[in-house]
Order: sequence, then structure tokens, then C-alpha cells
Amino acid sequence: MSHGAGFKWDDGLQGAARRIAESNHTPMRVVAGPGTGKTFALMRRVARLLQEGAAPNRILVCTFTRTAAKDLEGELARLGVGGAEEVRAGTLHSYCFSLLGRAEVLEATGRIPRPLLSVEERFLLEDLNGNGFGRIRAREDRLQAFNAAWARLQSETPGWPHDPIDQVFHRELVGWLRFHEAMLIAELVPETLRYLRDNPASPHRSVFEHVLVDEYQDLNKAEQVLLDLVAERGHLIVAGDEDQSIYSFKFAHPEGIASFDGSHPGTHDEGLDECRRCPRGVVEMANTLITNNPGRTPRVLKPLPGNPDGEVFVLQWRSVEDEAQGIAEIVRRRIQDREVEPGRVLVLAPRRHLGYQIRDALNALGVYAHSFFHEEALEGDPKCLGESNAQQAFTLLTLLANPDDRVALRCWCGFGSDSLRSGAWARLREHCEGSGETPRAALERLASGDLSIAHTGQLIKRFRELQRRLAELESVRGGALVDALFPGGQEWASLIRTLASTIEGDEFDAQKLREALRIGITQPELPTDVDYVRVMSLHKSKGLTADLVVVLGCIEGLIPTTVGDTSAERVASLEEQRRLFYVAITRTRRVLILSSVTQLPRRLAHRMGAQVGSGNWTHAVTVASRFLAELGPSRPKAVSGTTLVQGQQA
DNA sequence: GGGAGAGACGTTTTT
DNA sequence: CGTCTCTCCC
Repeated sequence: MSHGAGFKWDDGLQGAARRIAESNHTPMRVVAGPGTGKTFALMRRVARLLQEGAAPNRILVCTFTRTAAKDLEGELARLGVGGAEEVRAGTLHSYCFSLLGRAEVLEATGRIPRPLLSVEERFLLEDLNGNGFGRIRAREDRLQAFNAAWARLQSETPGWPHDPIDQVFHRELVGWLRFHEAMLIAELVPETLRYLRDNPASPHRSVFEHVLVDEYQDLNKAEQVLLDLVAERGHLIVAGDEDQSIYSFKFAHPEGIASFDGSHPGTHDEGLDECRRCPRGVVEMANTLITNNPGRTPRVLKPLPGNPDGEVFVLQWRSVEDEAQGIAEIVRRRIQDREVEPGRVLVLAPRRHLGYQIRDALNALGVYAHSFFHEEALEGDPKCLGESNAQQAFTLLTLLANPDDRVALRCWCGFGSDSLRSGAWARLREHCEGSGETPRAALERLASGDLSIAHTGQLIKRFRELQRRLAELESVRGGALVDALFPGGQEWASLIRTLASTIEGDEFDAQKLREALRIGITQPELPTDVDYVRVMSLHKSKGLTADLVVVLGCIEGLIPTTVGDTSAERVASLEEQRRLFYVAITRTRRVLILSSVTQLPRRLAHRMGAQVGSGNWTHAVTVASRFLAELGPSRPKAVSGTTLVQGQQA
């Protein structure tokens, strides 16, 4: 798909897209609705810069999610313009990660950008006991509050944190992270920001001449301020859409795009409002839906005049099973009749239970479907030795790759104990901090009897086992290493084995295996070019396009799910859910199916958080999602899915 | 370090 | 209603 040699950046480009690509105004803001070609316009701008001779490595193109980043990379490659492959493109976090890993930065910050896996975070929280920090749940909340404060830059106000217990917690938290030579993901951006601020002469502050930011509404305050700093001596262009802001749980600051002109004097504005992707009917419904969000900047998405009306169905089923069977049958027929390709079908589910049902129903009908929920390859309880097999094997692999990895050492020593041996580990840590010895060296001396610390018997036992297993695996490589750590035929190992099977070559070492697995586990791929039906959450669909989109579970409590302790929080949560639904329905090019069930087993309804009305003892009647009504008069009437399938219309 | 019983809580999403 | 978490006890 790359352009021929004669390609020029403005070929076939007109209107706002052309102005976005050709303008050199800075700062610049592009407000663009779903499917309006904003990534396309940004990439044409990169093409222009390159064709005008800009240094590719001084152009930064970044976004928040990896799906979007991958999309950007793909578009860049398709430009076929010289130098495109040298343009710096990726997520903001990957930029921070590489900056913080540079030798001179490591030296200045004293922090090592070794991120904690969620399993490892459990050990951190277990170690932060006492001092009135509360139970594990309370400590999780406390940690989350720190994440929020970092994201919102509240951490920069003098005297922060205010609460005396939080002050101690913060000190203990940072102390733990420093000792274990690790970092929380939430620290990546604030640490980078702090480094750049503290080092005004650093070359990294003036490295970029052009900074292009996509999905700006998904960034939090700290990320937005970091970008200002990175672009301080260059051109900054941000693109986004406040109506597609769906990441408040990670403290996204969607007001940032609406108030960008206020915080960035002299902002030049451009807008893209013609939805090239969606059918006209869907555009109309999306517009009506989103006007229910008060306080948004009023804007109307325009349909592309040549686009079809589209097919929209609102279907109701009597049970989750009926829904799964029925939707699977509809999808199967459409595929069989060659109306749609499997890879162009997206099924979006607000709860994974619903997603799994439909995935299984599709597979049972011979339609290959794959689900993409946040699946933990490292599931299990670290307190039960038998349940934490995958975690332990991965920890062992980490130590094989780097025997000095302090977090992995900490975890290895704690597995299988109710307290994760936090008391014993604290004694060891105290010794290390007093003597300057590394935990590994101290454990080696403890194991050989050279050193003795009270109440560390279990720790030493675990460490001896580690030494034995590391010795066994020392020279094992490739497939044999995978087999030794993650044996075939074991259920707990199967997901990891699948990941390992994608590694190229067969002589890879522990480092390579660990890195591939780490990425596979923490950053699962969301493929765009596939030949099977994809089943996923509404969030994950952002940035994707399909010919047939099914949204399951359109009932109150699921869509929308409202949370919050105060009424203001619940209102904000409802508005975000509306944006999430807006994102979901604007994924389609042709067909949209909105599906719901009229009753649920009480237990399931309760587990999923569905709002229930009357019913009988075992089954409760559900309430149709308010968003269905908010789609306005052009929305077709709800019909019985079963009748539709039997009448073979859909 | 493991087991019994009481009490809390329930979802989704990212780096 | 079932699962997780915490406390208490041995």
C-alpha cells in the first residue's frame, strides 16, 4: 500500500486535512470526531516535514495506547517517504522508559525504570504493613491515591501529602522501590518530568523540532505537561476528541483538549467533522446520544454524503444463552452469505462472561472467534505454592536472566507463605541497608552459614532451592528452557507456552525469553489484520474499525455501569459511560447490532452489577439501557432476536 | 505456617 | 450468594 515514488504529501488532500498537514502554526489543536481521518491528516503532516527535509529523528509522534501507536507506525510506514522509519513513534510511556534508562539519566535520578508486574505489586503491598496503613484493601486504595496524585500533579504542591499516615506511607513506598531497584508504572511520567525540569541544559529538552500527539483526550495532566516540556523548543500539534475520552480510571484529563487554547496562548484551531467511516444512520444516532452529555463543547459529526444508511438492529433475547446462540447464528449467516469477512466482525461485551459465551457459541458453529479480555497469564494466589506455579516459574526465569533482580528475589523468597515472609524479608533488608550488602550477597552468605539473621530460616530454605534450580537451568536454552520452566500438558503453563511459541529462532537465552514473555503478558497484542471474529471489551475497541459491530449487554448496570461515592462522581461516571458507548457504536462501517437480554439469573445479575426489577425467585427482569432511548428517533424499534433469527431476516 | 470462622464485596479499562 | 481477606488459634 505504500505510495509510488512520485507521491507528494498533499496528493489528493483538501480542506481541513490539508491545512493540518501544511500549517506550521504552533501550538495547534485539531478536534476531530471518530472516523474523520485525523491520523491520516497527521501522517500527511509528517510526510510534508520529511519531504521538506526535516530531520526524522527530531520528529516525535506519540499517543496513549499501544493500539493507536501501532496504527501510527503502520500509517507512517505506508507513507513510503524516505526517513519515515527513523521518525520516533510510540506511546508516551515508551519514550519515558527509554529516556529514564539512559546512563546519564539513571545516574541523575538514582531510580531504575524496572516496572513492577501486578503480581509483584502484591509483595510490595504486603511489605508495607503496619504504621496504621490498614488492611490490604486500604493499602491498595492508598497506593491508588498516590497514582492519582502523580497523574494530576497534585504531588507538586508544597507539603504534599497532607495526611500524616500518607506521609509515612509515601516514604515507605519510595523506600521500598529504591531498595528493590524498581519503579511503578505510574511513576514513569512524573519521574521523566522531574528529570527534564531539573536539568534545563539536558539535550533531551530540545531534541524534538516537531511533536505530534494523537488521542490527546486520553492523557492525564502529568502527561500533558511533560509534552509541553518536550516540545518546548519545537512545534506542538495535538489531536483529540473530548467525546472519546474513556480513561478517567487512569486519571485522564479530557478538559485538557477543551481548554488547550487557554493553557496555550496563540493556539491555532482546526477541526475534522466528516465521519468517513460510519453509515449515515449511525452518525445521526451517535450525535443524538452524545448531546446528552451536558457541558461538552457542542459539535456535530457530519456523515459523508456518499455513505450508506447502514443497518441497525436493536435485539432482545430471553437469556444470555439465547443471546449467545442467536448472535452467533446471525454472524455465521452473514459470513456464510459472504456479506462480511470474519476478520471484519467485532463483538463488544461490557462483561467478559458475556464475551466468553458468544465466543464459545461462535466456535461451536465453526466460526473461529478469539476473545481479547485482559487475561492474566500469571493468575493465582502467591500465598499458595500450588496456585502460583506460573508466577514462580516466571520469577525464576527473571532471576535466570538477571540474578540480581531484587524484586524477583523478593518474590521468590515469599511465595507460599501467608505473610509472603514479609517479616523475614524486612530483617534481611534492614541488614542490607545497614551494611550496604546486596540482598543476593547477603542471602548467599546466609545460605553458606557465613552470616546469621534471626527468623530467616524459611527465607534461606527458599534461597537454597533457588540456587539449586538456577544451577540446573544454567545452560539450558530455547525450547528446552521453555519446557523446563513451563512444562507441556500443564494447564497453568499453556498460556505462557503459547506466548513462547511466537519467539523466532530456537536458541534464545533466558533474557530473550523473559523479555518476550514480559511483553506478551503485560502488553498483549491486539491484532488488526485477522481472519477471525474478535470479541473484546468496549474500551479495547477504540481505534478499531469493522463492517459488523455487535454491542452486547445493553442493559442498565452493564451499559452504563455507574460507580462513585458521591453524586458528582456518579454523574461523571455516567457521562464517561456514554462516551464509551459512543466510541463503541462508531466502530462500524456498515452493520450495528445492539443486543440485550430481558432477564438474568439473579446470581449472575448481581455478580455483573446489572440493575434488576421484579421477576421470580431464580430470574430477575432487567432494564433496557437508557442509552438506547438516547439514540433518538432514528433508532429502529427493539425486536425479539429469536423471532428475527427464525424469520431468517438478519 | 496452616486451618477455621467472621466479615467485606462484588465490573470494565491502560501504561 | 459465593469468593476473597482478615483474624484468631494451634
